[in-house]
Amino acid sequence: MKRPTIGDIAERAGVSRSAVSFALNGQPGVSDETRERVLAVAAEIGWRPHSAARALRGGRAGAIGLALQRPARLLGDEPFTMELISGLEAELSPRSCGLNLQVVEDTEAEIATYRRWWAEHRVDGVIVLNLCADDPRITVLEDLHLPAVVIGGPTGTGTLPSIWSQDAAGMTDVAEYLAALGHRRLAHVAGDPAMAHIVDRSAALHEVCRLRGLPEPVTVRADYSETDSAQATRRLLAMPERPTAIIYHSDLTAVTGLEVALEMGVRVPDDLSLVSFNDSRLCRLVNPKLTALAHDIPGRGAQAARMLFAAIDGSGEPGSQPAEPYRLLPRGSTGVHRAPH
Amino acid sequence: MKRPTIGDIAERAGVSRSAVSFALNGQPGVSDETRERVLAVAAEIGWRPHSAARALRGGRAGAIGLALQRPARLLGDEPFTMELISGLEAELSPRSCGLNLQVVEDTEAEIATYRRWWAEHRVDGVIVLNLCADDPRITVLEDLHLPAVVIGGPTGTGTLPSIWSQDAAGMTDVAEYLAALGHRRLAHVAGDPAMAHIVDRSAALHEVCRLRGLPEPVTVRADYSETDSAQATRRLLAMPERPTAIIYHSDLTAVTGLEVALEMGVRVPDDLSLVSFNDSRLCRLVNPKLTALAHDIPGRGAQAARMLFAAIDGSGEPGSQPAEPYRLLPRGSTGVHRAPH
DNA sequence: CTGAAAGCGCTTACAG
DNA sequence: CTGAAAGCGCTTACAG
Repeated sequence: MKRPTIGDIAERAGVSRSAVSFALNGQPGVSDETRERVLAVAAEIGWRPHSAARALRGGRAGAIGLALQRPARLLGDEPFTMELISGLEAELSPRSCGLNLQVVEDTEAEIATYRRWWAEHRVDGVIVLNLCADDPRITVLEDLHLPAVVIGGPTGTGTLPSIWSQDAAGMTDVAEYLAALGHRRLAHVAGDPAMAHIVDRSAALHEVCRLRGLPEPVTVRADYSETDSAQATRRLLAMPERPTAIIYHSDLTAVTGLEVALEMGVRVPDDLSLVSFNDSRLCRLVNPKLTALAHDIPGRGAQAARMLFAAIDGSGEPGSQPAEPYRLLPRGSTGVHRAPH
Repeated sequence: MKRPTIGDIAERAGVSRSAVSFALNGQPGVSDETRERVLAVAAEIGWRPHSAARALRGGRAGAIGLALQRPARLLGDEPFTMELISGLEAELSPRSCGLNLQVVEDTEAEIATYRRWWAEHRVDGVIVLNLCADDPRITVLEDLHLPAVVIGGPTGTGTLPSIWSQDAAGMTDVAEYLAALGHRRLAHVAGDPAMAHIVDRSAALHEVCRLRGLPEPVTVRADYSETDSAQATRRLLAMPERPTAIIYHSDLTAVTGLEVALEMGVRVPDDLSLVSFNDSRLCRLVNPKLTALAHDIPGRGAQAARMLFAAIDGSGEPGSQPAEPYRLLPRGSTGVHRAPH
C-alpha cells in the first residue's frame, strides 16, 4: 500500500501541486470550486500530510516531549505520571499532536534528550517536571529556544512559563490543621531536597511551627522506594520523643509509613496522625484511609499542554499560572492528639 | 541558535556533502583520514541527524507507537501501563528510538490512529494491547504493512508476531491451588469478555472445575472502576450459595473486592479466599495481602520492543513467543476452606 | 486565479 | 576515493 501524496491529488483533480497545497491549507489562491474538488479527492484517497515533509519544510514536528526522570521500577507504582499524561493527552489528541516519551536516568541525560529532540527536530516543545534549585535544564532550554512549560515554580524558572502548585499553601493548611488537632511534634518525610517544591513545603512547615510556638519539625529524607520510606518512618517512630503527626511528601511513602506504624504497634490515628501529599487510590485502600492533600493532576497536565501550545504558537506571553490549590481531605489517618497519660 | 547541517560539516571539513554522509553512516567510499576528520567536526559542532529529513528520505521515523485504549481516569490507578512503558523504554532508549503515546477512546479511534501514524510516517511500528476475538486491528495493520507486535495471542494475531502470556496456564495453576485448599465453589470477576485473554482464562477455569468435579464456576463482569468492581463482589457475596474463593482478573478489581468483603463482615481468608491476576504494590498494601499471579510486565515490554525491532528490520521472521509464565504468589488472602458447621 | 521552481536536510545511485 | 545531481513530500515566493 502506497501513501497518497499531494501529487496524486493534483493528478486526479487535474490541477497543479501548489494549487492542491493552497486548497488543503485553506490559503487564498484557488477558486472555491477547485478547493472543493481538491478536498473531495484528498478525502477520497485518504490523503494525510507526511509529517516528516512538513517538519523538514520548517513547520511543526507535531509532537511535544516529556522526559521522565524516574527509576523505571517506580513508574508503575506512582500514579502521578500516568495521571499527568492522561491530562496532557486530553489536549493533545484533539490537535492531533503526538506525545514523545523518554525515560531518562538523571538530569544530564534529560538535558541530552532535550538537545537531541531539538537537533533532530522531533518535538515542538517540552514539559519539565520536578524543578530544582538552580535547575540547569532551564538555561539549556532557554538557549535552545525550545518552547517549554515548567510544572513547578513560580521562582527559578527563568523566562519559561510555569504552573506552580502552591506547595507552601498546601503545607501551611495541613500543618495548621494538625496544630489545631493538638499536635505539637510534627515531622515530615521528604523527597529529594534539591527539588524546589520540597524546599517550599519544608519552609512553610517550619514557618507554621515557629508562628505557633511548636518545636522545630523533624525532617527525614526518603525516596519513593518501599525500603527507603519504611526506613524513614521506622526512624521517626524510634525517636525518644517521637512525633505525633507525620506529613509525607508522596502517597507512596505515606502508605508505606502507615504499614510500618501498624507493624510497630503504633495506633493510627490514636497515637499517630498521618497525612499524604497527593491523593490516589492507594490512600483510599489502606486502613485507616489516609488524610490527603489532593489536587487535580490530569487537570494540571491539560493546563500545561494549553500553555505549551501558547508558547509554541507565540500567541501572547503565557507567563506563569498557579495550579488549582491543594484540597485537604481529612480521612481516618488523622485525629485529635491526646497527651499520653 | 541554528541547527548544524551536513552542509556545515562539509564546509568545515573541506569535503563534499556526500562524503560527509558516507563518513557519518559508516559507508565505504571515503578514506579513513577523511572519515575521522568528518566525525571530529560533527562532534565538535554538535551535529545530529534531522529526523524529519531522514524520515522523508524513506528511512525510519525513529519512533514506535503505543495507543492506549483506557479510560483516562484509570490510567493513573492501574500500574500495568506504566510498567509496560518502562520496559519498552529500556530497549528504546539505547537505540535513540522514540515512543509515541496516544490515548484513544475505542477500537475505532485506535485504528484511526494507526492509519494516521502510517500516513504521516510517524512511527516505524506499533505495540498492540488487549487482543480481542476477531480483532479488527489485526487486518488493518496487516493491510498497512505497519510492523506490529501483539501482546496477547498466540491465536487470532494473523500474520503478526505476538507475545502471549500463557493466561490459561496461569488460571489453571490458581484454580488447582484453590481446589487443593478444599474450595469447591469458585467464582471469578472478569473484565471485558471480548478480550482474548479473558476468554482463555475463563475456559481454563471451567476446565479445571469440570476435571475436578467441582460445580460450574460463577462469572461476574466488572470493568476496572471502583464502583463496578465493588458491585461485582457484592453480588457474589450476596448469592445464596456464595463462592468460597474469588479470582479477579486485575489487581484493581481484587483490592476493591477485598474491601467489600471486609465491609460485609466476610473474613478473609477464613470465609473467603481471594486471588489477583497481576501483582502490584496495591496487592501488598492491603490487609491481608493479596495472593497474586505475578508476571514481569517491564520484561514483557522489553521483549515486545525487541520483537518489534526485528519486525521493522525484517531480520528473520520473529514469530510468536510465550512470555515468562505467571508465578503464583500465595499470601494472606488465600487459605484452606473449612466446611461451615 | 494558476503553474513552474526552489528549497528544507538528508541519502544514494551515477559519473569522474 | 570523491563530487554533482536527483529526489523523498511538502510549502511558498515568484512569474504568468
